[in-house]
Formats: sequence, C-alpha cells, structure tokens
Amino acid sequence: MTMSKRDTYTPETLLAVAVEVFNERGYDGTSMEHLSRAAGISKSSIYHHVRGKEELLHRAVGRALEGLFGILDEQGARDGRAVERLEYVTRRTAEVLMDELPYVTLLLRVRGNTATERWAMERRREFDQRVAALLKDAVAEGDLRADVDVRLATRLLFGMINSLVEWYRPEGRGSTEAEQVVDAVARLAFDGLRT
Amino acid sequence: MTMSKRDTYTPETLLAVAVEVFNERGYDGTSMEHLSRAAGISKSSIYHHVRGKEELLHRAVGRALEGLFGILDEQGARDGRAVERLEYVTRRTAEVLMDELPYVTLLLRVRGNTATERWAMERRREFDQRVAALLKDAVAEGDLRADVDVRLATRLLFGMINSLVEWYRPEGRGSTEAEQVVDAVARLAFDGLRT
DNA sequence: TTGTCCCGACCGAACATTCGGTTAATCTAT
DNA sequence: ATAGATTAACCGAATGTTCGGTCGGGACAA
Repeated sequence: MTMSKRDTYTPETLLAVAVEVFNERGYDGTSMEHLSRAAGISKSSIYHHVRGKEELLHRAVGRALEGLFGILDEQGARDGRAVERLEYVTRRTAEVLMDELPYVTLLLRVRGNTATERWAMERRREFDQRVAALLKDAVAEGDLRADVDVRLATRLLFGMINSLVEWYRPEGRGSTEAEQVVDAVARLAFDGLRT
Repeated sequence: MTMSKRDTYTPETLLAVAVEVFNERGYDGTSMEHLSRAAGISKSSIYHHVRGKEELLHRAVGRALEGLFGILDEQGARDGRAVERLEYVTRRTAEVLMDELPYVTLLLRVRGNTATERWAMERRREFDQRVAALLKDAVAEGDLRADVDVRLATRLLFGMINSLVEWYRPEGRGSTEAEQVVDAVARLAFDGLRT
C-alpha cells in the first residue's frame, strides 16, 4: 500500500487502460503501440510494469474468473432449493458481468491462440459446468421444465446473460439501470417473453 | 456456371477455407501464411483469387447478412400477428445461424477495426432494429409482456439466439439436432425455463 | 546516491502484399 | 490430329511495414 507522490502507473492501473483497448480493438488487433498511446507512456515503459502483452491479458481474465467463481461461494448459491440457487447465480452473474464489465468482456472473447487464452477457456468451462449441475438439480426437483435438454438450456441461459457485454454500458452515478437489467434477465429466463 | 476439369480454387471455395481459419484464430489472429497452409496453396496464389485478406472478410460477412435479411422477406415474417411473425423470425434466425454457421459466426465477432468491419456492424444493427420493431408491435398487440423494456428484451433475445455460434456444431447427416435447438430457443424465449 | 519510473533508439521476426516467372489445361488454326 | 497460342493457377523470393520486446541511459523522489 505504499503510495508515491509521483503520479505513476502500477500494474493494476495500467491494466484498466489496457483492457479498454483490448475490448475496443480485440486482443490480437491491439499493438503495444496502441497501448502506449492510450496509457500516455512510451511502449518501453509498459515493460517496466508488466512482463508483456500476455501478462495483461492474464491479469484481466484472472480478475473476471475470480468474480465469477466468487459467486458460487456465496450463501445464496449454496442454500435452498436448486431453482432458487440457480436464480441467485443467474442474477449475481449478471451483476458481476456489469460490475466487472471490461474484464468479463475480455474473458468471453478469448479465442485460444495463446496458453493464457486456453487456460481462461478451460476455467470458464468449469464455471459453466457448475451452473449446469445446478440447473440439472432444479429439473430433478421438478421446478424447471424437463422438456428441454439441460445442457442446451444452460448454454442458452448463459448465452443470454453473457450477451450483456455486447451492449451494456454503465450510466452515470447512482443509476438503477443495473437492477432493471438483472430483473429483465431473470424474468425472461424463468418466465419467458409471453404474457 | 462453367466448371473446369482441374480441381482448383475459386474465390468461393477459398472463402470456405478462410472462414474456418478466421473463426478458429480470429480475423486479426489469422495471417496469410495461416490461410495458405490451410488451403494448401502458396500465400501468393491466394492473391490470384482475391484482392486480399479483407476481401475474404467482406465476402464472408456479406453472405451472412444476406441470409439474415432474407428472413425478413419471407412470408412468415410479413403475415399474421406480430407475435407470430416474431416467433417465425426467431426460429428462422436460429436456423440460418446454424445453416450458415461459420459465416454468421464471423459476422457476430467483427470489432470495427477496418472499413469492412464497420460496414458489417452497421448492417447488423439495421437487422436488429427491424426485429425490435416486431417485438414492439407484439407488445402493443398485447401478446408480449409489457413489464420489460422492448429494446432490452430484443437484445436479450438476440443474445440467446446468437450464442448458438459459441457452441453449436452440426452433427452427421440427417440429424434432427437443429430442429431441437430451434424448439428449445423458441420455448425458452417465449415461455421461459420455469415449469 | 540509490532505486523507481520513464524514454528514444533499436532489434529480429512476422506481417500483408507484390513481382517475375513456371506449369498445365484449353482453345485455335490448320 | 496436332503444333502453337492463350490463359488460369500457381510458386519462391523479395518488398516495405508493423509487430512484441530489449537496451542504455536520463529524470526525479527519497
């Protein structure tokens, strides 16, 4: 927690800038030159703070995965009927997505070209499987429709939630927008569009 | 329709190969070297068939957009109550997504780095707005719930459908898998997960 | 004066694209 | 039927550019 007088970058503050650029141009479409311009420091200075481009990616997706897996440890995801736990995880996932928007966005877009990307994809699959198990239990307890394959339903549910990163942009301070989005997600997911 | 005896590439057959690689590595992550290896011809030979890398992208997303906009001209998207037209478009969009999987996948992933990508994004927005209008009409006709914002609902609906490209892989010939996916999409979208 | 932070200059590798030229199938005129 | 002309398809080598990353040194706070 030592803070210098000099207004300077840390790996964390640099990360925030980098993630923005990664999301705008794509990871592969972003050069260190782009990053240096966005950060306002020279290309070589970036290497003072991080080992390289891939470390920035690793830190970013790591933070996103931390947020997602954290949900599963919360009480709401552990107690109660499966369908209630599923709704809790659904809502919280949407919340975390919006809270950590740029980091999760990046996570959801990795393609598997580097070791870091493959690691991220694997951990993400892990998370998906945990939720799929929840959905399966809810079906077994009779609270969810059994006429749709569990695996398929999980994927579509996540497809809907994850699509938030494609368009959600936080509004000015104190907005209730995020709540409305979470409600809409839960309503559509569990009760559908129909009247 | 002239066909040469010689087993050789045309811009179209080359496109099929290129789109596969683009989807696997990402457009920016794909070099002409990668393409040439996948196609089994030399890097320079590719330039005999197409102007360059970006033309391949343009042809690919163009084909995807053609398929999507084609839906809106079909009878099912023009006649009947708005909610029925919406369900028709929903189902057909899922079908086109699976039929033209690699092309639509590429379309849904463009980031806007080149002129071609920006053109694709704009046309895609156009399509989304056409469907949003449909959803709005269905709400006005009283067939869809009015307690969720139209714009938001459209985005979530598309989020669910479009997520198909993240995991759907066609099975062997004569499979009924695609139908099942379409049914699941329609059921979840309109009636939700709940029993 | 020491260590942190930063810079411009630079590097080898990889990039998209171009070029000069070869091969082989098809067309033309006899 | 076939020699010669034409052309589509292809290639290896080279173009200039951009890439991620390195290096030696300067500025500044402690």
